[in-house]
Amino acid sequence: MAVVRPSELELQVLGVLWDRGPSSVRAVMEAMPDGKDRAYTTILSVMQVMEKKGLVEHTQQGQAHIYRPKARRGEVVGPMMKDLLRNVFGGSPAQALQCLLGNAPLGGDDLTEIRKVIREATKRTDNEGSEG
Amino acid sequence: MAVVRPSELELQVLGVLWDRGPSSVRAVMEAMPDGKDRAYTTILSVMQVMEKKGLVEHTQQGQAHIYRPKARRGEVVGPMMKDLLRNVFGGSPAQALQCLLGNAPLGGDDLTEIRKVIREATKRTDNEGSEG
DNA sequence: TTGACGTTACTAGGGTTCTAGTAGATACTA
DNA sequence: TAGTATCTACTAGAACCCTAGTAACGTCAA
Repeated sequence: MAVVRPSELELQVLGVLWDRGPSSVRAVMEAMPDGKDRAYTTILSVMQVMEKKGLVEHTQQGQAHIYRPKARRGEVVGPMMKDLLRNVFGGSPAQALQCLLGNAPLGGDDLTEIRKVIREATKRTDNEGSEG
Repeated sequence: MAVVRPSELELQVLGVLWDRGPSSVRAVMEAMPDGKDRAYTTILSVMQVMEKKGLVEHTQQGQAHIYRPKARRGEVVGPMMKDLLRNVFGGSPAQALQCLLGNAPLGGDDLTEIRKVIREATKRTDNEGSEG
């Protein structure tokens, strides 16, 4: 079963939940990464719709509802990345990376991290080459 | 002046125009990367809306209109990448890269290309570090 | 001249997204 | 008990997205 594609705003909500773990509506509202001012009920509505779509679920805690994501980051963002790659970069990961790095303020730690990711991807590719 | 954010479908159209250069409506329709079947007038409508938004422009050629993008790939996709990074990956480029590579079928050439991009990003970061 | 074909212009409708108000429930306080 | 504050449920509306039909125009062939 394919995971539902979230809208922009829904993605932001998921981003908050992935980063901070299970949260109340108010906590999500205050942590929205775009910093835009919205009514409490706006975020509430969005999250209720998300629950109907199966993107999040909630448990009661006192008065408030505590929401948690129902899918992992990769499950949701993976297909989006795939589409982006195909639709915008003609399927070239290098071109996508260039765009990504060109728009990210990179610290020294980031590059160390990135090199590690590349090394692991290299290993993976080598294995596929000999196994499959 | 910020470039208009295109919708999913508009982004696909732009992708075709960036890859193939100026194209007729029919050519775009046949090259849509998602391969979905749509009426000719559907693509036509989308492209007419895009022109109103300033995403593309056209010139006459015989009967047909030839459309070309009004913004470069980077100008449009850059801000999108920035948002994605901030909204979904908590601002971590390494995490984004991991997701990107995990969802791209990588050939040997790709990795060579990618390493080159990384080397250049490294240089850039080093310079920023010493220059301010 | 008529008909077929390909093109654009105009119009429309269903669905989704984002927004937020109002009402009602619950809990705490004076 | 009355008032305040916080929460959810429900409702609604404007804007946008995607879809495509219909009409009108130009071209070419019979």
